[in-house]
Amino acid sequence: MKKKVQNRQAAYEKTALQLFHTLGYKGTSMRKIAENVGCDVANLYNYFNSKNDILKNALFSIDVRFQEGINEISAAPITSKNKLRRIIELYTRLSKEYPLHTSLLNREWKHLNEDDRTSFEKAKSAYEKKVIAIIKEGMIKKEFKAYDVQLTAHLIFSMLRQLFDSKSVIGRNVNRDDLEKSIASFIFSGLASDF
Amino acid sequence: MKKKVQNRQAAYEKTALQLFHTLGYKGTSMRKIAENVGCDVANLYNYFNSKNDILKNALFSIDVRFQEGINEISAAPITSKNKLRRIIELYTRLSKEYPLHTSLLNREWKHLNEDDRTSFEKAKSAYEKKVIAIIKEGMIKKEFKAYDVQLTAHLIFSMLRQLFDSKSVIGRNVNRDDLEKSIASFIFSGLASDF
DNA sequence: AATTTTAATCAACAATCGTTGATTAAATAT
DNA sequence: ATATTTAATCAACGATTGTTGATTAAAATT
Repeated sequence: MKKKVQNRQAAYEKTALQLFHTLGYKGTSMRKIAENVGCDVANLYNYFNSKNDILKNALFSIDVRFQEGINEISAAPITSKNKLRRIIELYTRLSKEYPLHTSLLNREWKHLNEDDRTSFEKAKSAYEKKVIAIIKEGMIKKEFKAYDVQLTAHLIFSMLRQLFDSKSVIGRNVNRDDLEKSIASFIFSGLASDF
Repeated sequence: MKKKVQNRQAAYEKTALQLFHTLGYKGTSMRKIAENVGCDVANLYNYFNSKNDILKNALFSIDVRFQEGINEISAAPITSKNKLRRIIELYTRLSKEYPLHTSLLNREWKHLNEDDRTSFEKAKSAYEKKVIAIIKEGMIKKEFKAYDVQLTAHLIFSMLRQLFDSKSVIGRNVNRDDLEKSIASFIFSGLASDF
């Protein structure tokens, strides 16, 4: 019965991530996780090596998906505008499918132990450079307006990184395609009415 | 020598808030604060009632400024677009002047003790309703495009609430007026080039 | 049915947490 | 100079933290 065991491990992890999301990593104790899954604390250590490992696994597994996404987008022979469209699609999709994982990417990675944090920061930095390169590329090609690149990237990151806790994104009956188009329209055309 | 004492208290608070910003509230111990200011742990309790109080004071003092700001803006006899402009100005100004305080508004308020958290949530909710009302008003008056209100508010909040940790905002020689105009232009007109 | 592997429980460890009371040093006021 | 308030130190408290080892129960494999 390998299946059930994996299910249980997955269920325990999900409970942990939900608590991380609600209380923060530092605000979540192993005892509180155990309490929520209905078992003894020590039993958790049959499933996870450490509290740090729970965070680490969740962080790196979602990070890999973002990396794969951005690498594919960067290499695609499409306009900068379409690249940004696909970045929006990437965030919307992953935020909807893995909200609890995505949530950790914003702040909780700081609580990784030193080695893990160092390698995470490296990947994070490389990832951000690729997104910024696309924005810069779009400005050079005059597809985008000539804003300050750092500011523009910061504003876009700010929006995309918070999608995971928007009911408009997480909600069950939200049409992802409509949602992506709305966000893209907002980012490309802005809020002001045309007349 | 009341002055020096206040200075010292202010310095201790600043150190605490810097640690809150870097390590998070839960990741910051009173002993770490003491270590960073160069005194014994117990001495901190001559200046602050509790760790929770440091967080509480910082949160409510910045929150009041946002409340006063939004109340004034809401009541002003100006267009919705100009109201939103002034909201942008509010965030830019307070994020630049009080980045460490503003930082706490996003996530750390969750660690307030129950009573303080309840009253904070109440104020937060009332505040958000006022911003949303302005966005809705702008849509009704056709000053803004007819996006989903909740989504629009979420995107705008996401951007404005992260301004505090942008070097484009915090940096010493950043012209705040130019910055506000860039952000307003981005929000109103979007990123896409016009031709 | 016997054996091995997996899952769960119990008790306890060393470390760290926020906080307090007693006490001494320094600064201020009388 | 003396008295009083403020600032800082020391030691310690009870609680909570992540984690471990020993042990028992359950499940899977042989």
